[in-house]
Amino acid sequence: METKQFVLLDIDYITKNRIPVIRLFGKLIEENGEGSKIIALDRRFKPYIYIHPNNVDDCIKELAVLELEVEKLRRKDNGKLKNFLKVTLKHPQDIYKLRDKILDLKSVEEIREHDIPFYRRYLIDKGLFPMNIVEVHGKVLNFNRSSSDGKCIFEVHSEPQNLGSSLKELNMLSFNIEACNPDGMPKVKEDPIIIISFSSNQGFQKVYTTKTSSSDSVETSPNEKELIEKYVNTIQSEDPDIILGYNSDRFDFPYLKERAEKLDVPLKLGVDGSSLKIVNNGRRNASVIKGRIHIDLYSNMRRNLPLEYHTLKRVYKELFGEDKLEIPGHEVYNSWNDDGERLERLFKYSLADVMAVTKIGEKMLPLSIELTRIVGQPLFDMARMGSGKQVEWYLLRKAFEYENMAPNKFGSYLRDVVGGHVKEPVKGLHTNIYYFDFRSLYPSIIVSKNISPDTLVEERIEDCHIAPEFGYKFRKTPQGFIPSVVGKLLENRFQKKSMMKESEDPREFQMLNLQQEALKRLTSTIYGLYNHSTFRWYSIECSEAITAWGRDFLQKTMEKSEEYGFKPIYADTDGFYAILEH
DNA sequence: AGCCCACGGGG
DNA sequence: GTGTACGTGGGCT
Repeated sequence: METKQFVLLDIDYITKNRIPVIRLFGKLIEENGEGSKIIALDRRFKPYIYIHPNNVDDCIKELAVLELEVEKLRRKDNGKLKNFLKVTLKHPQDIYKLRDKILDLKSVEEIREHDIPFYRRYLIDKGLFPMNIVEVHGKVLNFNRSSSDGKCIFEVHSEPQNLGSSLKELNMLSFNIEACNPDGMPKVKEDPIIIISFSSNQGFQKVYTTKTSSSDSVETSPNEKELIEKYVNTIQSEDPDIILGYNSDRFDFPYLKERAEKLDVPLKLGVDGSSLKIVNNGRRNASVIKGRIHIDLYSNMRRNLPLEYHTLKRVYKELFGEDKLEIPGHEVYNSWNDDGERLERLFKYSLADVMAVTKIGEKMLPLSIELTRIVGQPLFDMARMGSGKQVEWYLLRKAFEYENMAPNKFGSYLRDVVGGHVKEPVKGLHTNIYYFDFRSLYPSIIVSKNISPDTLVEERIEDCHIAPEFGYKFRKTPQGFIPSVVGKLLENRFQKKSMMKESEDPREFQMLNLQQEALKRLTSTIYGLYNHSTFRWYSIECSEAITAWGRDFLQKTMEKSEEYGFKPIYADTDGFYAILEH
């Protein structure tokens, strides 16, 4: 048995001899092979679903006919302990074949947790967190240390362990392609790729093109085919952990892929030697490179920078306060056909773009990485999820930890909730205005009023919180699932903040600040989700109760503020504005 | 007012 | 891939 420690970058599964094999993609951190990649294979994890039977024994008999492995267990479901059957399958795909068959059985009430992708289930059940250090024991199948892309293929023989955060810097490589057309956006069927530029956080910078240049950082390939081969070689030799682009899910990678196909260049970019894959990720495309984390910063910017628009230029200006060298799209074609000063400027522009991407990545990714370490889903996925989904995956992990059965997904119709309290603004130009923000108080309301789908009761019981206006009743004890998670998040954040006050090491301070920021995001997202029908713990009652208590507090706080000399001039759901009278 | 659809961003 | 999902603003009815 050998032991390997690595930063867990990504995870997926493949099928070998009809058996699912989990693949953990990592970057080794121990002395031998430090920095090189590892693919750890785990063949021992099996897919499963839960069945909620109306009669356990009948159900076991009925399932025996299907020759499935069945285990009895008890889980909390909506506040009550119930009997469940855990059915283990041979392959994740069996779910499709069996879901309906199982549902048809007379003894089966419903199927639970049947839509959790296999690799996510693995991360949750094994307590593993991507972007953390993971330790595995087992056997090296193949380790080519001498080759430049030396990577280790490893067979996992015992439970992998999560060892916590790594301070190791990851190798991030940004790229950017240029193509042009006299009449607007380049057309992939007609217009070749003319420039590909790279920039990494390790100081690597390069512009590859099919023309010649006087600049040192520009390298010429004789034709587009060899330019693309250069691209592939660069990715393999730089061996990045993270690949960054700007709108690369929608532009650079699809374009590159189609051009490469046309010219018959295999885009072998993956750590396992696999080609670039473009997959459907929800509504949009996502470009997948196995073993590396491709992040399209454009989506990150749209989500995290509240700007009127999100061009690279605008985002760069916002984050760094300076203008990036810019060539308007319609001038690219003429610049490319210039051969002199303007062509050199085009190379500079391409490099400026890709360097901007690296800088934005260095600034914005640490928070996403911190969220990944808390939520425990792959960074690739996290970068493509909204904050609501991130919270949901966090809750699914917590549900597993607390032995709570996760609710099934709800239908997808939306209902309107009564809005917040609005006080018409006092007309006039006000100065010396104070804003009282309540958003951060909603999580406290969830905890203090124990607002959760599993604490909501029909009849009035002795020990309950009653929501203003609606009269919804929530048990005071035991603590509900959502309040317990929110409570721990708040507590955890409070801890980080007090540690920040003690901290004297600026690096540690920075880490703590990121962690508390990530925790804040998760907590402040939760209350709004009660109102989303796509949320597994969706509850109109919880949603209305929170805002009702919020209005109540808002009203009372406004009254209270007047005792201190404030005069509220405008209020909405989340807070109010007041002027301080002297 | 409410519904449907297209857009964002990349060159 | 144990799929399936974003927010918004404009035009139209």
